[in-house]
Order: sequence, then structure tokens, then C-alpha cells
Amino acid sequence: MGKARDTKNGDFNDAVELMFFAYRDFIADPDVILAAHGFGRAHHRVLHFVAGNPAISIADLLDILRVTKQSLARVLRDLIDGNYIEQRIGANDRRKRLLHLTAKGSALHGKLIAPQEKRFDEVLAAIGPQAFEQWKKTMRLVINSEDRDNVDELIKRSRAARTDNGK
Amino acid sequence: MGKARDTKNGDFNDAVELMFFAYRDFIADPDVILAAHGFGRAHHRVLHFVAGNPAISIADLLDILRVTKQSLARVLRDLIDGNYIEQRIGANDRRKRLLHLTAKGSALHGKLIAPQEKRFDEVLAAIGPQAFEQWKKTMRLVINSEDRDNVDELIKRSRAARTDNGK
DNA sequence: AATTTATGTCAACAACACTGACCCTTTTTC
DNA sequence: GAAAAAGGGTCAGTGTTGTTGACATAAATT
Repeated sequence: MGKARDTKNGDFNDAVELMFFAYRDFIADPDVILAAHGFGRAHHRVLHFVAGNPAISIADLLDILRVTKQSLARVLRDLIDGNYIEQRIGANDRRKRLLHLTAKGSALHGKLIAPQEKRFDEVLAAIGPQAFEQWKKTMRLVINSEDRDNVDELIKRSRAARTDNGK
Repeated sequence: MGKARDTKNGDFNDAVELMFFAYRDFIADPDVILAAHGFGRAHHRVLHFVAGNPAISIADLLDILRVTKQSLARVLRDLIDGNYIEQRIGANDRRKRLLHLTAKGSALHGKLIAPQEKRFDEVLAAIGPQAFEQWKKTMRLVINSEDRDNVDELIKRSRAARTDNGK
């Protein structure tokens, strides 16, 4: 009932609004490019996580995306048929179909992520590297605590994948 | 091609990943509650923005949600029929159907937003009020520049709506 | 040899978005 | 006052992306 408590609730509500609008604009960027290729956001997500996790298995990809394999199969089929992604049979375990971007897939992924990185480039320019680092730490805390380590790993792998490609 | 440039690109890619996972968990919270009521995320969004903008018109709500009126109509029908939202004919302009939450709608909205506010309460506890404010400023900059003032307005109205209800 | 794992696929269904075409009522404009 | 514009409602059809459930195949493990 005190003033402090009202302000506090307001803070959290603000955070909820900001999450909605920031994500809305962030995700809207690639839509135009996707539509030109006849793809949707589901295709984008697959492309993105295969880009960041070369040689990822179907099961691991399902774990990241948290969708059913039937749901993944549809968009993955489009991407494989369109020569954006290729499957390689696992050397150790020949049951696994390890996913890789083709040159075509890598090019599309680059186009899709460009406006999103540009968006954060502008944010960084506005607030400086220190505040940007703080923002990233905060965003990490928004993630479920039990998943934070996994996300750390994903980000690490994604960095490595980018360096390997000399990108 | 220098080391600094690689690191910089890595930063932006990190930001993209963080947006994805943070939003995924953030939005997953209310799903269980929604499912129990036979509602989906579209219902949640309508409920949320009517809560924050009492007496909002259909056109203004469409502008926030950025969906077609046919798409809105379906979920709005569910919410009105279920007595979560009521329409009042505009006093000045009798063409308008101004939307309000009923007590039932307000109660459901409260239940839906609770886990999300709790999530940010924990973030605040972890990083402190100053870093939290900085995070909010940064998130605002992630929003399209032409929309930031509108979001400021929405947040202001939402605060006012909450104070009026003595919440 | 039997079981489990990794993956693929068929079928049906539901939520939520879209376009396009109308309609009615009310307000504004000429 | 008539015509046009604005606000809203609705019907019909379609597409993407998600779901369950069932079943199939090949390869690895027990």
C-alpha cells in the first residue's frame, strides 16, 4: 500500500512491456527476408541453431527448440530440399544425422541475422560497452536458472563456429 | 579482420541468443495457467493490453498487437463471451467499442502476470535497482526508434491504470 | 537375439495468423 | 442533406506452426 511498493510493482510491469515490444521488433526484422524465400520463423530458428551448432543431431536440436520432431521435420525437410542444410551420417554413431549449413544456408543465415546485429550495434553505440555487458548479464538472469549453463555452452559453441568459418 | 572486430560480432550474436532464450522462458510462464482456461497466448496479449489501457478502442488495440481485426475478433469473442472483457459504447463517438476488463478478467490477468513479475523481482534482487534501471533503458533502445515514444506512453498509461485500481 | 536409441513419416487436429469480401452504424465532409 | 469516410463485425478460405498418436527402419547396446 506504500508508495515504495507501488513503484516496485510498476517496475516489473514495465519490464514485462519492454520484453514484449523489444522482442516484437527484434523478431520482425528478418520476416521480410524470410517471406521472399517462402520461409517462416520456424525455418529461421532451425537455420540459426544449426549455424551456431555445426554437426548438431536432431535430438539436440529438438532439445533447443522445444518442439516435437514432427514439427521440426516439416521445416527441416524444406531446408534440406532447398539445399540450405545438409545431413551427414555420424561417424561414430551411424544412426545420427548431423546437420550442417551449406554455403547457401550460411549466406541466408547471414542475411537474416544482419539486421538483428545491426540493431544491437546501435544499442551498443548508444550506451557503451560496459552497459551492454551489464545488459547481457541481466538477460542471462531472465532465463530459467536451470538452463543458464546450457545457454552459456550454446553461446560458446556459436562463437567457436563463427571463428572457424573465419566470419 | 582484427581480434577486436571478431569479438564485437560475437557480442551481437550473444545478444541475439539471449533475446531468444530469455523471451522463450519469459513467455512460457503463463502458458500453464492459460491452458487451464482454454486460452492461448493471443488471449493473454489482449487481456494484458486491455488491462494496461482501459477504455481502449479496437483500432488502437489492433495497432499495438499488429494483427488483423479478423485475428483479434476470434480471441476477443472468447474473452467477451467468457465475461473477461466487456465493451462499452463510446460516449463521444458511438461507433467505438471501448474495452474494459471485468473483475474476472482482472483476476485472470493478475494470475498471468504474477510469474513474470516474480521473474523480474528475482533479477532485481540479483543485480540491484541501478542495474535494473539500466537494463530497462537498454531494452527501450532495442525497440524501433519510431515506436519508443508510443511505448513510453503505454507504460505510463499502464502505471496509471494500476494505481487507479489500487493494485 | 532382444531391446533401446535415433530418426523418419503418416494422419488428424488446433491455435493463430493471413487475405478478400461484404455488411451495418455513426461520424465527417462537401 | 447526401456522399464519403471511419469504426467495427463477420463469413469464407488459406497457410504456418504447433500438437498427439501410431508405426517403421536402421543401427547401437545389452
